[in-house]
Amino acid sequence: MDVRSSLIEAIQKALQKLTVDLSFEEIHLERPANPEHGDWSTNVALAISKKLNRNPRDFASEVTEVLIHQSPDHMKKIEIAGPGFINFKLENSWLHDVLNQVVDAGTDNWAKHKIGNNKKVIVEFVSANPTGPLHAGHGRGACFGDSVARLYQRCGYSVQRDFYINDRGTQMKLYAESLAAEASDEKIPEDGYRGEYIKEWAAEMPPDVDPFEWGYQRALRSHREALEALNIYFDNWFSERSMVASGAIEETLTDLRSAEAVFESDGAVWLRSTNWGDDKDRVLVKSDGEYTYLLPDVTYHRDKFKRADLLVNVWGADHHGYITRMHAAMSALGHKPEDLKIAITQMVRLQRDGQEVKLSKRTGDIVELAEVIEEVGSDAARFTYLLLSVDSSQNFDLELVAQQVNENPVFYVQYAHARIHSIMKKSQEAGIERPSIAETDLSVLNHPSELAILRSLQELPDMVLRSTQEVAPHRITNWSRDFASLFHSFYHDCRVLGEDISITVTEARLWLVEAARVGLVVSLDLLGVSAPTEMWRNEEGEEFHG
RNA sequence: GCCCUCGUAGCUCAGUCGGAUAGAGCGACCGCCUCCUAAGCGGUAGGCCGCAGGUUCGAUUCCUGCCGAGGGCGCCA
Repeated sequence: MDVRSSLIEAIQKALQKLTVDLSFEEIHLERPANPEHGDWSTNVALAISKKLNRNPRDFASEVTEVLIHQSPDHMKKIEIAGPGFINFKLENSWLHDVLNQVVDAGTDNWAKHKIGNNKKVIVEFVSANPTGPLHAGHGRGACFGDSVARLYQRCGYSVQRDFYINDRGTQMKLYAESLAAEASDEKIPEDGYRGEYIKEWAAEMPPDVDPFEWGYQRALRSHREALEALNIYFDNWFSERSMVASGAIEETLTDLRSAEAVFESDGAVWLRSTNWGDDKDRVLVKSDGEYTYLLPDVTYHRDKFKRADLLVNVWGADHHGYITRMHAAMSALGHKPEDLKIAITQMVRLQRDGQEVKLSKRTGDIVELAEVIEEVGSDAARFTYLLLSVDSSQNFDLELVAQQVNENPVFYVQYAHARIHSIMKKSQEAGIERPSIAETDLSVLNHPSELAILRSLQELPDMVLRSTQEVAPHRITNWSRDFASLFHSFYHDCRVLGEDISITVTEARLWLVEAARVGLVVSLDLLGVSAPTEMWRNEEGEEFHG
């Protein structure tokens, strides 16, 4: 059993002994920021004394009294502090247990959870219209969505990645007309597409093809290539048209009708979304008989609920207004709104050397995602996109992110991993045979830098769980950066190999290094960033080979 | 006007499911390579956590109002 659970159990027992009714109380155990407050701390006395109408410090001392007699594992000291916190100071052996657990679990199982219980989740992201290339903003949603999918996988869910394609409707028609016009040197329609890519693609288009179909495939290929450059692969490319052909859209309408969630007015069919908190009702079928964007999308979500228990959508900030109506439609169809989680990603502003970049150097048009990846590389692009909370708008500086310098945290983290491999390689070259961890004396690991690494590794499972629940992979990015920092300090403070290092210490530190490797590999994998085993800087300090 | 997100160090941003002395990177300044990769490490300086109220033992965190920035408010997608 891990320390956290055994401490919680001990506290529960103590409270029971004091005949406190625990049924409503969750034991809150935390790792205090200040080391003087011990390794673990609880505020139960503060929380409960209020209900019991007692003095918190008096109550805390009663609880402490009982706890001391139970003497939980690794316990060194129990103290009351501040207004009534109970602080636990543990022997370092608790962290040596963590080391054992990390090594035992390895990269496949550390920070893995079973809470998903193989429940099916569909993460839908990007879903850009097939009317032109992906741009830098799509990159954020792409990296975010893929990382969220990885997080759900690590929490024991069965995950599918969906890309919804709006392959019919007004925009597609306009796009096809624009391509055709450009190809035959005619005037592009008023609301048509005009980017530089239209010229390029029109030039590629063979003369005797249907511009609609050809343009559709061309755009899809472009999307797929850009995403593959980021190492992102979808399980389903879900076509809007297929739902017309299958009759699914009409079925959805029928279901909504029988749920009495629609009405007709002015020759159009409306969703009564105001029943579910929307500020106005929404049109599903226009008076000209054409579907709005909403109805096929509702149908698509209906389909997803047939395939999965939980849906996660990643939408751009320009779609936030659709959350309420989509939840309304799902409620009307009998689904629980909380089973459709919608994450909104705020804007990305591209910059170069602090100046906003509106247009591509190459095409003079909007900067394509493919260009961003080409300029900065997949690892740096992913790490950078995942560095911030998606609730914040992002300034993405191409100049900075492309630089292989210390401003760039992705290399800082990867370098920690490269250093680990360097140590392992050196130890092999020195002919050191690491004994099994059971035969290794871990009690020599008492340097603050060594213990800090173990504390951080202990936190990773919680971090993974929280990142998943909050749909917030940037927490993992930040953890990996902090963890790399701890490793670099350790690297500086504690030599693993050397004539003046005893073999006992070397062996124990080699296992510590192995555990650190597990932490880095797990976190980088959740971000979709590679973990190079070597990184060398060239003479100019601008290139790296890994 | 209504809705969403943001406002924290000079800059870019974490932290916020109420907790003890608010953090990191960059930039500035001062140090550290006879040593497993200096893409590294250590230190100093830098804060009315937008403003004003409220809730309570305790608020950067929750609530209300205001100010500022961005985005959205179509029988477009």
